[in-house]
Amino acid sequence: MEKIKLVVEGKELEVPKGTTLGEVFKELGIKDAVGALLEGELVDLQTPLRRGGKVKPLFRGDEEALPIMRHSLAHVMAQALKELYGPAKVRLGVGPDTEEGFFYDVEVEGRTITEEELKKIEEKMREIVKRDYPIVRKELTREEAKELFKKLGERYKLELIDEIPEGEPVSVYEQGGFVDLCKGPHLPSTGKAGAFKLTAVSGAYWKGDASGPQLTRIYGMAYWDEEKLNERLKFYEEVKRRDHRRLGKELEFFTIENEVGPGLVLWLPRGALYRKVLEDYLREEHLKRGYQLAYTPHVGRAELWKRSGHLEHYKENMFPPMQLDEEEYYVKPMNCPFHITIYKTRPRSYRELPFKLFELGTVYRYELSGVLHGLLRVRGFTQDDAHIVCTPEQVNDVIRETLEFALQVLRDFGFEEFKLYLSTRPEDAIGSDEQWELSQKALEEAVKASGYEYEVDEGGGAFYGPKIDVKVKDAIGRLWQLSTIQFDFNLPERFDMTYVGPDNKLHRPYMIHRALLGSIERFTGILLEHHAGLLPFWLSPTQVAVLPVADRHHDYARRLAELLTAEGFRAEADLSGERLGAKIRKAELTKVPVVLVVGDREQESGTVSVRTKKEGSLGSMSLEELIKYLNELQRSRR
RNA sequence: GCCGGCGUAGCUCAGUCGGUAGAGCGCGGGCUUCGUAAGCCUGAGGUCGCGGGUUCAAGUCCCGCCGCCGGCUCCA
Repeated sequence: MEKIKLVVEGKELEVPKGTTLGEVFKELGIKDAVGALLEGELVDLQTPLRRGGKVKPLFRGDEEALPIMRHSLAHVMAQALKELYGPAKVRLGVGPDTEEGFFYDVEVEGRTITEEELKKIEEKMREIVKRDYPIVRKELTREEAKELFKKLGERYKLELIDEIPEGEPVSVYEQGGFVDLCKGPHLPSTGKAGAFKLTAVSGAYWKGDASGPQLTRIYGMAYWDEEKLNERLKFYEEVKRRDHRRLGKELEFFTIENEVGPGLVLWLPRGALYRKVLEDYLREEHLKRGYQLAYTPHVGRAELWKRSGHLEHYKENMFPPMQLDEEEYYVKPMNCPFHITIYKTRPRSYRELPFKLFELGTVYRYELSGVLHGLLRVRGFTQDDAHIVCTPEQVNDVIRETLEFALQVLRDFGFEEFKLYLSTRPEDAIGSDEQWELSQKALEEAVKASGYEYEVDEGGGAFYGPKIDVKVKDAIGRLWQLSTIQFDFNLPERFDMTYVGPDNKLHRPYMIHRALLGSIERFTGILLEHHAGLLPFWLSPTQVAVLPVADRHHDYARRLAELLTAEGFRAEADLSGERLGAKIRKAELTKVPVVLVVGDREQESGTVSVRTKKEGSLGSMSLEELIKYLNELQRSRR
């Protein structure tokens, strides 16, 4: 009998090949293990060992064992469904563990599962957990397995069996009479499961194929203990609380109306004021860095989009054409062809490179109706778009400067944590080796110089060039992709872009697309969620609310608001007849960062009583102190 | 686009078994002049998403469409 060597908790031992870890642990007196890491790979206790190595037993509560437990819960759920709806009526698809729990794709004959039923299913699951069925692994031959699942009417499982590579064992796990095709790993018994909750149902295509059958996906969340589960559930409540669609309504920032069209955003006055501040800032920052501004139309001739290649590669994302004077026109999905046309209005010398053109360009893209989502996924949006045309020699500096610019802008909006992604040459790429090498090197150097964590997505670039993506981490730990810096070797060719070099000859320039915030709409959604609606002082539509205590203080309040407006702040006096408490409540709910209360005391002494949304009451200040304080808030962008 | 859920006043929502539409907030008017998160009274406001059907009668039941929400798929 072949032997294999194991090292368990420092102890070395030899066992016959095919022994299970369950047997090994029993021998060693290791109790209550739910799984193990064998050379770093997650394994269960019931699978015969085929190789030796270092073994780390895992117990309930171990982070590393979560996938085992979640996967087993998926089986428990499948069993619960079979018990509830009848074994012959329930056909199983796949049921893996996920980041937070598990799901199972199922088909229940003659009915659809609704959210209301989740409780019932959950109860049945708890029952099965309580019954503490041992989970037994069996290896079958392909034929045996096929016969078994044919008998069970599990046609999806039959398909899966066919996909198991030759030479790999076909295994099933059985618990309390319920058998499922599965390669594991699984808990020793159902009773070892942790805390869980079924959270949602949705449709999911079998094998992700939209033309194939659609199954019902039932989601569950699972952690070892109730506390952690509740913490995660709370997190989702927090996500809900920060939902920009709710905040956007409350703060009167934007609306999306059926009558106007799905995915088309109307900016309300308060949102428009915020957006004006943001746009002014962007234009300023671009001008400071040598960008030039442009405005381009919303539509262009089909000819243009043909030349750019959009009609060839991007048509399904474009609004359908419109006919005008015998010509077809398309609404623009991107700004590049216009910017390139601007570049080409006259011959360009190497002396004016890098040529950097910036536009807050509004583009329209056809998005499937099902993916539209508040401001985060829309059909019409404004990009903070720029195209940089430069010589090969300038590529390094340009990229480094652009990445620094992007990060500085994101920091100004209150983001502090970034993760960079470098995507390199894919299989079917255009462009020369030289172009790819030069570009990728520039991107990599810039990413390294930034000092932030980065990942390389080998082969993940577009066919026309490599890129850097910047993701930000928001206040509750979610990652959002914002900035993109993308080389394009395609359009300079298609549009025959050139510049005259020092040698008096024509050369092909490098071109880079880049957006810092991406889309103003999407960015606003993310920003609102990041700050939970409480925008930094410099971005708030109303920065200061002046609240008179009684009617006799109205004049003083009005004069104060005028004074602050003259100082460049966005200030409003609340002259409604409400009581102070109600006015404060209103200011709080609309998330005005600074509130000034003025009554007899303040009016007499020419002061204000300051209350901020973030820090509460700051006591009274003279007007000089107040303006100094506000200027500091403005300057620090806090 | 697909699956499931949902659509009632500006907003959040209630509306039983099919019997003719309601609350709170907000908005208008009046009173109150008030010191750090809701003062009191009063009024206006609805083609119950749209269209069709069943019925003596439809917010309620059925069908189609539109939109929203959660996913799936898509995102050169």
